[in-house]
Amino acid sequence: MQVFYIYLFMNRSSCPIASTLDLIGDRWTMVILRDALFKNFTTYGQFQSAPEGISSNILAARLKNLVNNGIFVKKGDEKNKLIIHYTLTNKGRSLRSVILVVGLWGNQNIPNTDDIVAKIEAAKK
Amino acid sequence: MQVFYIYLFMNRSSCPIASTLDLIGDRWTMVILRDALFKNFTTYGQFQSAPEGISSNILAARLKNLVNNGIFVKKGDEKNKLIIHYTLTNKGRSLRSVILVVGLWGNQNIPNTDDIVAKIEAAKK
DNA sequence: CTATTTACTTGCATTACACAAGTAAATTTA
DNA sequence: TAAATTTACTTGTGTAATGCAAGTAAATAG
Repeated sequence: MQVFYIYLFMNRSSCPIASTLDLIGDRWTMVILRDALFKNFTTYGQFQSAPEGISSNILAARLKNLVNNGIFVKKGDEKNKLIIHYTLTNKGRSLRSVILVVGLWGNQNIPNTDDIVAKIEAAKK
Repeated sequence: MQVFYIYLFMNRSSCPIASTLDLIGDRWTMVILRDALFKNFTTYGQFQSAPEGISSNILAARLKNLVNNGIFVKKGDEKNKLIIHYTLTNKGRSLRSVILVVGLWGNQNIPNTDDIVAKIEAAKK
């Protein structure tokens, strides 16, 4: 007997806000996206090095999810076969505006947070 | 012996994105904020009537959290003492831009979601 | 004065997450 | 070329968050 698996993404409702949160609204996904979008991180090791300290099983699960939902694509490194690059798709890159306003709100409303605009500029170099 | 309780909000890091998500980045908070911001909901019963179906204990916990963090203020109804209004503070209203981009992203990237701009216009009337 | 409404709380099952350790394959080092 | 290290994970176990159903207390409506 052959068994097939279907990846099923179920939204809570037809609301675009709730549906987006079903995709990225957990404790870690947007932190991973921050690193991909603003720090140009691509590897498992890089994502794990974030100061927030995501645990390895959760990171693996989130990356799998983001690949399944077309935010990342998995690519092997050209030189080193051990290294896998999680690179953003166009859909993934379109999340930049979302993560950015979240950061700007934090800057203006949560004391002692790092200046996000300065950090982005620094990361470009 | 007298016991004091201190409400302690601990950020994962000094990152404004991660810190904002510590505050509103769970499964339900932004859904509640959507209803407060775009549907002008204020009462427990209204929030519970959302199509996503938040359970009552979670709703109570989230509302308490949002009050503790200065997003809502609790006010008794003038006429009916049973009714409590959770009204947005200035800080709470400033989250409008955040929830809005989340919704716009959903509109553009998740199929079969309701048009958020149309919904907002409809709610104004 | 009984029924209903409103804003919750309580108890228990399930799911998600945290923490520590382990694994396999590729690569670097001695 | 054998041993150590790197990289991307997985596995196991405990704890915390969430989901679901039911219950409660005070105020109001009929």
